[in-house]
Amino acid sequence: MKYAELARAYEALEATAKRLEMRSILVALIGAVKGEELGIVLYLSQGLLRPEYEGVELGVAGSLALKALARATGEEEERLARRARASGDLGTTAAEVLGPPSRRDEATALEVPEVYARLLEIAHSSGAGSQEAKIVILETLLRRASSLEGKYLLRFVLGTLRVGVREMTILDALAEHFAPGDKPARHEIEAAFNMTSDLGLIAERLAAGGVPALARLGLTVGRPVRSMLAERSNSLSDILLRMGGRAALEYKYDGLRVQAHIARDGSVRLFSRRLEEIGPQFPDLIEALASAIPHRPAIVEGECVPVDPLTDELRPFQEVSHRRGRKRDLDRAQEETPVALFVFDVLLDAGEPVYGRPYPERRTRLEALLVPNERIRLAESRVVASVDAATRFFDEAVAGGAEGVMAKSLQEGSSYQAGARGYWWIKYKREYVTGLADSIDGVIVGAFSGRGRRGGRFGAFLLAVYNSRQDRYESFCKVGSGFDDQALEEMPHRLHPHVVGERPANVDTGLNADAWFRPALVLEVRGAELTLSPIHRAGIGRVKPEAGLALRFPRFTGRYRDDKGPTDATTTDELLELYESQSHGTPHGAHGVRLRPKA
DNA sequence: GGTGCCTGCCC
DNA sequence: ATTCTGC
DNA sequence: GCAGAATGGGCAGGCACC
Repeated sequence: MKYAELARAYEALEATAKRLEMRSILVALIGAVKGEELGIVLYLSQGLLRPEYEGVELGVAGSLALKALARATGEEEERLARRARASGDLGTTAAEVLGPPSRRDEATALEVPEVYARLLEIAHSSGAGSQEAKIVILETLLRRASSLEGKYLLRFVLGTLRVGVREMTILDALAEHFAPGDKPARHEIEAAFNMTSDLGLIAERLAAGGVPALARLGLTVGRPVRSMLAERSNSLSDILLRMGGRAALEYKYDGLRVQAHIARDGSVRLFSRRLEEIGPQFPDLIEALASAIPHRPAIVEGECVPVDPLTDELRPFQEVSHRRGRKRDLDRAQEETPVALFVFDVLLDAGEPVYGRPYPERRTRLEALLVPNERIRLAESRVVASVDAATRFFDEAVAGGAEGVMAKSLQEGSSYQAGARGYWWIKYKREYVTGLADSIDGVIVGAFSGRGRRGGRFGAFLLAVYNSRQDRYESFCKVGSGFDDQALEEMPHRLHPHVVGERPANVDTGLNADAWFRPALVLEVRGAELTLSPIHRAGIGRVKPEAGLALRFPRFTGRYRDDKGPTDATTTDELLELYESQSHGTPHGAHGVRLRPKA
């Protein structure tokens, strides 16, 4: 297949928001692809080169792609960057500067397998000079690309194909193509994907032998299963109602999700939520798992959390981040940041697949199979049947250093639904509940150009607190979540009177905004907690040298504080108090004080 | 050898 | 991670 | 309610550059 044909399909997909129409376009595309190319087309359409768990990375994104486009077109890099900021999409900008498709003739037209091979080449190049090599490959592709091809080539590289299609839509289309109208077949295809996490493999099998060829793609030790995910709720009574009046609650630990595969011979592989192999970072867990799980093979899932070696208290998420992805000084990291795995589910028990069993049975089996040790423990759990009991357990969880609780359905259909976010699991955190949550009034000092559907307007804003002692404004977060289309539309008008050409002298931040404002407009934001920051400057040096404070998971509450001037915003001192009132010294999370700045 | 930018992946 | 939008 | 696409803080590694 010509890459141009794939690009035309993307163009058609992008032009509609109707899901059924998208599916039809994909079905037509699947029908037009040669069987042996289908896998490649599906990987590319997912924004991947290989199944996610293989971790094949391009190592090229916005910055290098810009360089490649500049070279391919002879345009100035800075000029292209400005245009891309304005349009919110380097792909669109590329389409404009690449010009009409007449630039290339049929003889050199890009074929999908060739594009794929070139992209793989980019991914595989490493070492000194590799950035140059990657740019050259991309540049060469772009020189041969029509404007439409260039648009999607660049979007692929940027990781935002933005055509309204992801895994679920592709699965729908595969089902519609290979087994039209056959609901069980649709289910079977999705199940095979959830077990293998590899659309290319699914496509290959389907092309070779149709749906029956998927039959033997079951649970395999060493091949990660797509994680089951949870929905959210902001009320325990709502959760109980949905779950039929009774539910199991578990501590929701703030750490890394880990899927552990323990082979018959006791060898262990660990996978992250996005199925990256993370075993090398946690040799302590691997060793502890081999002894904690004597009956093998087995697959269990848990949360990897930093723990205080002396007091056994749970430590902040930031600490376990030091171990994620680490390749150097593994021994030292292991010593400095001990972790424990709080196991909460079992998918394979002594060779027997149990992921299809209801949750209560899996939990019972988990408790029977696990021989806990210092590193491997059971997640705290309790069955509750009233809001009172649920609230008590939630309070215990928070006092014990957890983020909140995870509610799990006890009902008949409560199997482990790989890959699914649904109401079988519901997370509940204190921060979800308005009135109990942290809220901060921040001053807008800068803004950033939006991308994609926020192209042509601001996509995020830089917020600061007021340092009343020095009469300065210190950044503590960007915020882009929580704005609906109308709010986003309004912002330029609200900000217009305060625009300045460069960063005001009384604004302190480590970030370079696309637009700057005199501190004037105040917004209410919420977040989960305050962290020590290398880039934000709120209270810099007051807790730790060189470190400011930042808000984790910031979002706009929808409340403009037009009643406040910039000096009435939350102050640096108040932010520091909030930070101190979090869990330091006392058990993590055991703060009776909530983050409530003055009204 | 140090530093800063970029990228990808955790949450 | 959270939030918003169109189907 | 689902699926997709916006957006956040912050970490480690890799590479370019000095």
